Amino acid sequence: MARRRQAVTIKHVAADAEVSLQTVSRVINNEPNVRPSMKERVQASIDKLGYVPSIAAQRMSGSRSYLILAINDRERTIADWRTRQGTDWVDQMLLGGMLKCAEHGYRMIFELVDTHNDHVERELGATIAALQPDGVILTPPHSDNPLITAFLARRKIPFARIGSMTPGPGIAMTMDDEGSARRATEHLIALGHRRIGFIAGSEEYDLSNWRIDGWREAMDAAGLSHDGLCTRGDFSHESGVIAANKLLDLDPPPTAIIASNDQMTLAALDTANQRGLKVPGDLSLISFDNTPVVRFTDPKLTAVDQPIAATFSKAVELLITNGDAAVPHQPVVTAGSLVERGSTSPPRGA
Amino acid sequence: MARRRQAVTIKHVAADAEVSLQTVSRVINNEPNVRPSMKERVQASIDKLGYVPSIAAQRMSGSRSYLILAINDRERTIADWRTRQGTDWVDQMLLGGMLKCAEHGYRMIFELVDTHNDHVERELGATIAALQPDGVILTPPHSDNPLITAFLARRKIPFARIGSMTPGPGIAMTMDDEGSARRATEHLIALGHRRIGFIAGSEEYDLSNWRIDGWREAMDAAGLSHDGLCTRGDFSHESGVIAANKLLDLDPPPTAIIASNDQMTLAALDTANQRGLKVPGDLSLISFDNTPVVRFTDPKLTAVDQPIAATFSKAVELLITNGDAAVPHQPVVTAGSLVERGSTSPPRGA
DNA sequence: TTGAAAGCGCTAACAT
DNA sequence: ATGTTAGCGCTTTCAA
Repeated sequence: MARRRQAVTIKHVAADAEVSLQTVSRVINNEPNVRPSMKERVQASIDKLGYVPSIAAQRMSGSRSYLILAINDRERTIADWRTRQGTDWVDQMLLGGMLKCAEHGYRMIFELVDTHNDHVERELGATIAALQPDGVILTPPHSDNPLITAFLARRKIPFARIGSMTPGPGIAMTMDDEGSARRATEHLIALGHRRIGFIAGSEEYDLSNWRIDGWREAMDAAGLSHDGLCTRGDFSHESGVIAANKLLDLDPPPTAIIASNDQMTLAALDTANQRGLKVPGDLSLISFDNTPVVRFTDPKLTAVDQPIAATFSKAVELLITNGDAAVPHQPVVTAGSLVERGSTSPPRGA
Repeated sequence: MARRRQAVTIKHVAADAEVSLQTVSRVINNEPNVRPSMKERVQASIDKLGYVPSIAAQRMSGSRSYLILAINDRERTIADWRTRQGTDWVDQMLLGGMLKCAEHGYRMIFELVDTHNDHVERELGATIAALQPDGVILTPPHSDNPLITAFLARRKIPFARIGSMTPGPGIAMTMDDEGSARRATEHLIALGHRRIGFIAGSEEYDLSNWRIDGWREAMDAAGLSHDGLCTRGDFSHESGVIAANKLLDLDPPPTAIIASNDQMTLAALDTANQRGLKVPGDLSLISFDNTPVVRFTDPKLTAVDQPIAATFSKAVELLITNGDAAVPHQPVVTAGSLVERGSTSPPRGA
């Protein structure tokens, strides 16, 4: 491996502009105490030579690394990739996060970390030590892992916790799961549904319970019973089939079901079809996530769209600009929206 | 922004183990000339202190950066993300690339570059200067952009060109587009089809033409005419509709169509449905890419699976290990496979 | 407003 | 087999 050096360094620029290294550094970093004429001269040399500072060198001398690290759950992410279920969480994360980073001259780098590991701290510590990011974005289920949050707090690394409302260090951010579930439920109630089932997600994720809360609130507000109408899955298709069967075995069965992600909703759709139930005629369905596949089913699914890109964009923004300012103490919420498609209609006879 | 330093450095380890920096460095890098007992002692201190070398510092002192840079087309990638068509190219790339990188203690960084920009060189140069990657992976349409390949060659940065067969610097890698198209065509011929239409992709991608070649070879080998049976789209749904209509207006129309990606195949499916044609009864369809959505259509699409993850995995492997060894001069090919689903059957009356 | 000097954490090159 | 020295490219002191 050939020893590789920077093609054009700050020294070349300094020599070309006939100034000191320090002056060039000041121009690069937009620091005060540089006369406009000087600044112009240096900038001209920079442009002429096509100089770009080395992140490594910048980092070495104690400044920022211009790196934002996004952490996802290893097991889950790899499983999603392997099975190709069409989950585009990572893509939406990149869309929001990378582009916002780029706007600020930052880079987003993305790592998989195993939460169910006793060595999370060590694993994360290694990544942090190697990369020295200026900020970290945690996603569920890491967002509420005390091992991780405490570690980052101790190291004084700014971080955002996506899908977390817990007070504590770091910026808590949510997509208003409770509100989305409430609005989805209200939508069904407005269509005339009285018995609305809910398939919750895995307890490992706090947002699973927030969604139940939203559904329950809407049911309560409308004076509807929710006895036995909530059942729990684990976000897998398989668990969705079990949950849907359980709900449809009820007497009377629900006329509508909200499921906490697309896989489980697709499972409910399959189950309904197998039982000879027409969607939406006999059963209305609302999904969570709005991944691409929900537009390719028959009927297309009405779904809660999660503002993943917007949330990551906001997270990056806060991490980068909040160096000085105070961290918001209330959770930062970016609300989702309900996308109406073909899987919802008034119930039979309404 | 607080001045952040490495928590535990090579110095701490050296002090703890009571050896010189250099010895620690040797242990880290698995270099020779360290007695096993010494190595053990140092390793114990490393583990005890939880030391992890800083990439920035390693890079600074002239060694590797342990970074592999993957480049995708900015416009296309962002459009895919925004429209949420279900393309999981990026995910599969990450699956293959990141995991293989991790195996070797490397990291994959992923950037968007605008090919249609006169300043590609500058844009890429900036990224390279900032990151100093040990290797670069190019994807279409960058893989054959002479501005880019020449730049990397000049800078002596090892790189792989995915979807390229052109001789020249860098490692050419393909997914055997020609063979896949040939096999897909042969499959249809074996089913009894004689008139098989082909919807090609944009000319900007060399692989579009390789796929045409494969189709044509199979048609020729079976003694079938391909006059007028090949039309070109640009990978968009819209262009697929136009192309499908053009083919189905033929007299006699084809009994089967192969389209060069999933979007165009879905367009062909829509078009067939609109014309009252049953798939696969009246028209068989084979798709390229095998993204998640093809399993959610009715019928599910028979598709050519592109070994994206495997190809990136291989690319990373070659880039990391080929520091010394010679770069393969033949294109490295990883063949795709045909996944049979419900959109293919013998033609009516066969 | 500008410049000079010191050092960040690590490795290559050169001792020993 | 181990240690010492001199940077890598940049920013942070501190001085002028």
